[in-house]
Amino acid sequence: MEEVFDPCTGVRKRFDVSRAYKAQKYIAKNAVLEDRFNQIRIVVGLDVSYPNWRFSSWGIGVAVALAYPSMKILDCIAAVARVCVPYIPGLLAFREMAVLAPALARLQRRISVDLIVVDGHGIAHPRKAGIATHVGVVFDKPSIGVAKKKLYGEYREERDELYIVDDKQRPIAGVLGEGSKRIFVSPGHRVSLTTSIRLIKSMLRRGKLPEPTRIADKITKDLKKRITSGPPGREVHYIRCSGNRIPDIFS
DNA sequence: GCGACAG
DNA sequence: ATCTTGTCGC
Repeated sequence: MEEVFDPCTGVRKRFDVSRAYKAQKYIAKNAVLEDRFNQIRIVVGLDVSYPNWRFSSWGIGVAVALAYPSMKILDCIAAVARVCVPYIPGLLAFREMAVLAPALARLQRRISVDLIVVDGHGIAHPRKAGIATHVGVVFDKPSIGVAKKKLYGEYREERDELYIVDDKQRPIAGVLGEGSKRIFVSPGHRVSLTTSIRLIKSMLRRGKLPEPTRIADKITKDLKKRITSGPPGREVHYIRCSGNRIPDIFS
């Protein structure tokens, strides 16, 4: 039991790790690792940032929709909400879903989402239930995880390509880029590993990250700079934006 | 016990 | 993830 203190409400909550594990077991059991999607026209990038994280407070979750394969920004929703779950390796989803779910749910009411690219791992996870798989199964949408660091598995070279394999030597992620530009691509839900790698490669433009994650990361950090007027309170606040520019807060 | 450990 | 200036390298 991880004790969590909410500095705003003063409430002591507890995060039950063993229950989270059970939830992940369910998530993994329901994950589909085959290509089950129609033509991809719209891809959504998901990311979260934490202003004033020292005081354990709130997070900004961004869901930005891009046209595929042009990668033009179509729409964007950001959610600002209190995040009370601590970061525990392997349980990232339980911390970030608090802001990602509201943002994604709201975006889905405005646009038809074909694929979700999440900042973190998919099945390249100790229980095969990383945040990308978590989001994919909960929303029952094709999803792929793109992470900057390895969480689980071992490196293995196959046919001149680098992969991450699980304890049974099964490939669970593709490794793209060299040195500090290395990224880990793993299937989340309704997409195979081979297709995940192919799709992410097709979304690389500038920098080491694919456009959905790069754009979502930029927006989330731009918003953070503009929100210095204190905590938002109890409920979730939404930030709506569209067009290929940085969103206006509360517009 | 020791090392590893997404964001 | 976040706090941060200048700076080494392609």
